[in-house]
Amino acid sequence: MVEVTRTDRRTSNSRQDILEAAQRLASREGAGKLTIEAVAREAGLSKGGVLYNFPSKDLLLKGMLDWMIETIAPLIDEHRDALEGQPNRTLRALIKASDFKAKNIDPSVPMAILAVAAEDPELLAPMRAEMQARWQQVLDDGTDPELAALLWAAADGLMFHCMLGTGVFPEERRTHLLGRLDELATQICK
Amino acid sequence: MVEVTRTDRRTSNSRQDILEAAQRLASREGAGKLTIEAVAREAGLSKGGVLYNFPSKDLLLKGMLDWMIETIAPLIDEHRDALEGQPNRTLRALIKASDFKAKNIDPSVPMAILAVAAEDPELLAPMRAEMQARWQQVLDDGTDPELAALLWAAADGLMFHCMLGTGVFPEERRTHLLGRLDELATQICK
DNA sequence: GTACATATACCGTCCAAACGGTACAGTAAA
DNA sequence: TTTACTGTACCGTTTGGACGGTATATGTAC
Repeated sequence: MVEVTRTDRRTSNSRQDILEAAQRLASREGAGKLTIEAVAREAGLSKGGVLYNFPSKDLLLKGMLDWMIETIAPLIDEHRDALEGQPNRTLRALIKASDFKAKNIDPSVPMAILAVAAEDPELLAPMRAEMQARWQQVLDDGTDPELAALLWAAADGLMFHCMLGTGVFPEERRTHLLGRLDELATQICK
Repeated sequence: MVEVTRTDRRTSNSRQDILEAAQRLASREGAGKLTIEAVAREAGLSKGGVLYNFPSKDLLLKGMLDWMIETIAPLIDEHRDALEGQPNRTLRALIKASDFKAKNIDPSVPMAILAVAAEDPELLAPMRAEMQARWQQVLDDGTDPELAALLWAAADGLMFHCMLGTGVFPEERRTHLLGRLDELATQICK
């Protein structure tokens, strides 16, 4: 009797659909155009339907950010596990994980960051926490903290430029650039 | 005769005031809170006054972006000129110019990027053009294009994290990190 | 200098549309 | 019947923007 409802929620995955629709919309039209009605239209249901799953816009945005974290974190861990024993495994995992195309992840996923930042910058707190924890892992790998921070920043810079379409390199070559970044990360020594 | 008393109004450039108020607001409250009324309040005039100077919100945002470019471009050129004859002068100038604190430039200036992206990503076109032109200069300096792109991305990654407050390094050390980045840029060889 | 005309820079008010959110009736399945 | 959800109708507020008015500066003619 206790655990029944779980399966019901799984049968219809409206929550996922809504979150994905929101990402797509933010990525295509801009974070400012992300209204509840527009999300509903994009997800193929009514405004009431969206508000049933996410009782307020803030909760929808929080949901977007949480989902982004939950999507990316295991991806990072996976790469990190595969690099066990090798130097700078966490940093290298962060770099590898930011190549979304390689893992068939919607490239608009990290747009949640900009959408959330536009609505209320304080909602980014969970992401800050996640990044700090990850940074501790990077440090624990024993490396030059400054170089590591710079390489991480490079990966994120590429990601932001990819999101905004302001990159100076053609999009197709981002994977290759990340490969180069990975080489650098491998070579860092304390 | 006395022609100066009210001349303050004429002399004081409201356009600048409005643009600066908009940057401050976007930086403090988030890009989504950037409404014409709020900008007017922050700039100390009425909504009508803002709309007189910028006939539509899109034009205001375009104004913010243009002003950002006009503020930063000469700064880059200045650094670039100072590095004449040295390797990778353009890339190094880009890195140095992204340290706003050093030049007493309001750190909220690049928030225009996020504000514009939130309203309509296509408005970023002028920035894309500016960056492509700058990239050509970097290439003309004769360097490893991929490494150069990565170092530039690192500088921008630090900037974005600074804007969003999601950086993993304390803000005070950004200057130092940029110095380290400058060292790397100096060492790149073809 | 006075009178009048025009331009500039801005204010205050108003409005239709869009917004986030509520209320509730309905449905389909378990 | 309960649970999980959809869809419509609606409300109060906010939004971008239009518009007419106003104080001041400037130009021109007397």
